[in-house]
Amino acid sequence: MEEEYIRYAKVLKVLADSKRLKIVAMLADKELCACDILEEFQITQPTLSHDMKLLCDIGIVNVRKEGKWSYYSANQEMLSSFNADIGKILTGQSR
Amino acid sequence: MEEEYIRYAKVLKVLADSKRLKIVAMLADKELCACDILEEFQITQPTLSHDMKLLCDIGIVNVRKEGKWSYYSANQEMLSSFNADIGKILTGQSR
DNA sequence: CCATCACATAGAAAAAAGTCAATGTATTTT
DNA sequence: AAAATACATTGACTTTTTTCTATGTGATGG
Repeated sequence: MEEEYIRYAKVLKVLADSKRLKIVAMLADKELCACDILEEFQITQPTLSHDMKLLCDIGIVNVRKEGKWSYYSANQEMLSSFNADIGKILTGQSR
Repeated sequence: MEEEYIRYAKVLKVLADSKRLKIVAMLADKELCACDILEEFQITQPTLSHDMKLLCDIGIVNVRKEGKWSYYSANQEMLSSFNADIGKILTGQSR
């Protein structure tokens, strides 16, 4: 389907950034608040906030607000299903 | 490794476009010349040429020149190894 | 040869993405 | 209650990406 490629491309576009990719890896095994993530990068807080929004918007990262903190975690189901889908395209099993 | 994320992000950036993604899928099972690919899209020839260069530069597509034609094919090994690598990151098996 | 075909390259314009300083909003701490 | 903390939002600026027109190059066909 044509629409599929557009949908996948949108997710890939968000993942196509070294720090966002690293963030996904960081969240793979544990939940982290924004301030923890921020420490790992040489970026300002608004930049991270923007990046986290992108990751959440495409559904591969979840947020949980607690007090003044935002805890982020990986959406495992989304990530593995996306991984499977993209794998089919790349290895020629999409048909 | 930090460099890994940069490398993967570069590949993802090239794949993060619906038409390039579709092109990879089209090349998965057969070799095609540029003119064949062009017919499938509403883009000009220079645009396709540019896209094919991006795909070749990151090594996931190969070119074979024959007379005035350029035949493109998927670099299966590259694609599957990249797919494996990115899969580890997305599903939290990168460590 | 001369025209045509397949493709690449150059340069320009427009759109999108990345990043920051400034500021706003809750919440928590003191 | 005042100050501080954690994060989001806004608006501006810069950089990157996308796509085009125009043109170049080499191979092919009449």
